[in-house]
Amino acid sequence: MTQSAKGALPTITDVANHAGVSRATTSRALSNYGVVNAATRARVLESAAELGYVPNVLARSMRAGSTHTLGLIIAEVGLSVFDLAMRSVIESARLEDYQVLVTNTNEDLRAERTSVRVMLEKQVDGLIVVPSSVDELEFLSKADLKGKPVTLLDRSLDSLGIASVTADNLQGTRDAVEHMQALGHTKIGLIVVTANLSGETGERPAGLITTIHDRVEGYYRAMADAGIDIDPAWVRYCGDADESATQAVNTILDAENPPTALIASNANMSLAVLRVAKKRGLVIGDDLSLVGFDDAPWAAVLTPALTVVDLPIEQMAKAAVDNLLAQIRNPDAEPTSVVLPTRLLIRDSVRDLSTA
Amino acid sequence: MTQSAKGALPTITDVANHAGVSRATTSRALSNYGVVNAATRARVLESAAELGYVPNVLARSMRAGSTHTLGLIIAEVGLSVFDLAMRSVIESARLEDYQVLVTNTNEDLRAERTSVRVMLEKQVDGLIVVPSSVDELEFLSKADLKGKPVTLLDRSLDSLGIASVTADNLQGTRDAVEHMQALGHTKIGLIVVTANLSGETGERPAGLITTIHDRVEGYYRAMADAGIDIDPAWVRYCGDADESATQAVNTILDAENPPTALIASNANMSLAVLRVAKKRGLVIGDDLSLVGFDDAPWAAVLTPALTVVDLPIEQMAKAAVDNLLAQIRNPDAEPTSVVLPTRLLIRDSVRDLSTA
DNA sequence: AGTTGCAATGAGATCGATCTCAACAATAAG
DNA sequence: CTTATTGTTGAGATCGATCTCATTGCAACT
Repeated sequence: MTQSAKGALPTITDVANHAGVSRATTSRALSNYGVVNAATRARVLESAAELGYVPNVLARSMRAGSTHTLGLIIAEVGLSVFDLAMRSVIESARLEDYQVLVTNTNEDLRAERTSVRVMLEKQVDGLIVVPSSVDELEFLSKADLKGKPVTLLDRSLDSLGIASVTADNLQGTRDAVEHMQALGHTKIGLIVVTANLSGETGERPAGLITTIHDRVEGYYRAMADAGIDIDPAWVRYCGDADESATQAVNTILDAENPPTALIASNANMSLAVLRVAKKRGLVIGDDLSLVGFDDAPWAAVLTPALTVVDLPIEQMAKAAVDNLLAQIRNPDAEPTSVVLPTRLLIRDSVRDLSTA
Repeated sequence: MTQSAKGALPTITDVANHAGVSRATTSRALSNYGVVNAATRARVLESAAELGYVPNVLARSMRAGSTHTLGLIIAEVGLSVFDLAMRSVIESARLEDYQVLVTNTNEDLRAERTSVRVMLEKQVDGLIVVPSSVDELEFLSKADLKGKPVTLLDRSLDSLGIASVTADNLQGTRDAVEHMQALGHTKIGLIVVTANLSGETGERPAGLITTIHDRVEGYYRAMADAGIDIDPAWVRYCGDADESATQAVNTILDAENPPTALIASNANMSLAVLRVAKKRGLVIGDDLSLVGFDDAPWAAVLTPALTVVDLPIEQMAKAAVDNLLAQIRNPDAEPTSVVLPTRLLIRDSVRDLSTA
């Protein structure tokens, strides 16, 4: 039999036999490495084409010790930012000739762990991770990763010396607060999302992921810098379930001295504010001002169009891929952290109180 | 040296040496296949744990001829439906213990081709594809796929005998039209998106992807069944660029006898209608009625909330994975086509003309 | 004691490609 | 005519795990 079992893909041995040369020569001809007689090469290429030969990259990878595959683990899910991040990472990797093995784990820490393990077993060359929490990340330590490089996306974790790409959320919230202040607002509220919180609370929970932590921190600092005393009732923390968020917004609006403007710490929180406002008959940009995070495709279409702090997701994803590839190509280099600027997109959801 | 080169992952040979048994026995102990003495197994497991052994699935796959990896190729991009589809496929696969290698190709046919090739080279066990076009799909033929099974998602292609999972778009549009008619509308327009069209036109282009084709077809049939003569000016075809869509909506609204209600053939078209309406000062659900496709997270939050034909994306994705796995597990079975029902989510964007 | 049966293990082939090294032929140089 | 050089090729090892098959040791039975 010229070719192995029926239905099986032709191997390099089949091509070699068909062309009447050895496997070694065939390999040289196909991979364009080493010297091969021009006529021989032509014959081999012809045989390969005729048999419909498709190289088995698994075998090559095993020999080479590299798979040209990256692992992408996204813990949080259901937000357009992360969908976009996922796509952008895949696209950026493709342009560098890397494929991406993707897992999303919906904030299940155990799934996150096993995902890392599965990816290591599949011999990815490196990992891009958006973890659900900053605690208990020891499974991303050097030892547990068997030396494979990681880059965190939209999260940082300086303590472990892990590379990361984030946006400047601190400045982002600052911009939002200052924009509101410039339009005459002083009573500015903040609604903060945080995983694994079922209800809502005014207490700042420990272990906020860095992204959210920085947004909260930026708020407090900007308010302090402006000399505004924050009424504790203006700030609420809630889980990411719709009801939890809705309730938090209600609590804020029911306060004795409610804020005139709200900052929503992510797109889901913006939606929650919009939902509550709609239900209460409050007109955004008039009765209640709002600045959101993440420029989702619908933000500009709302009436009024939503002012948002936009994150450069695509650039972040590309930076993460570049960062990871840099680590892969130069394993001895120190992991680096990249922080990209956010951009305040001013639209119509913050009312100008100064002219009123 | 007990262990191979520094930095390299320990192999089964390392574990075998450490435990003082052969590779064969180690393999048996670790994979729980075949008989091994209980004490020996314990010793092997202990050694594996001590060395931090992570199996090299590449090697196993090469031997087994199966990688437990599916390929997902999504041509269209930038719509929340496909983001959700991507996530759902990954999630469904994970529950079946399969990983997913993802590519998105942004409607570039060449990229689509090379993606298929790359996935075959990486020895995926099967492919789920959302192609950008129904023409020129010969690269998805049995021969070109080397016998690997495929399932099309949100597209069908009965001519080639390829398995597929789609939604009942025909009935979906029908439901939309009938809903509008029930509320007194007869002048119903349709705005259709189609790839690689730069401007907009009233002519029905050839080679519409099945999804869109069925939506158009459903519209014509429902109108015919209701005995309504369609003014050609009510139907416009456009590309998926924002300007192209915007222009198409404008053309429809500028018609001599403009429709009172519009059906948008996908979420981007809905956004286009909303944009134009906003610019013209038309209030949706009052001056102009609208039904969209795909229940994006923002649809319900709009004022008025958008009535949409909802596709069961998550079920479709799961069905696609199931369908593909069925083909993988039973290669001789005939490829099947699955059609899932859509659901009309009635909200407030269609005005009731009958009471006016 | 001799034979059979069974449990436990190891030696070696195998998957498909790559890479090292040696072999060989043809040509050039001495 | 011999030796060195260059160009071209093939044999065989290798990557890491699995699987087949043969071997060993020990207990049980006649």
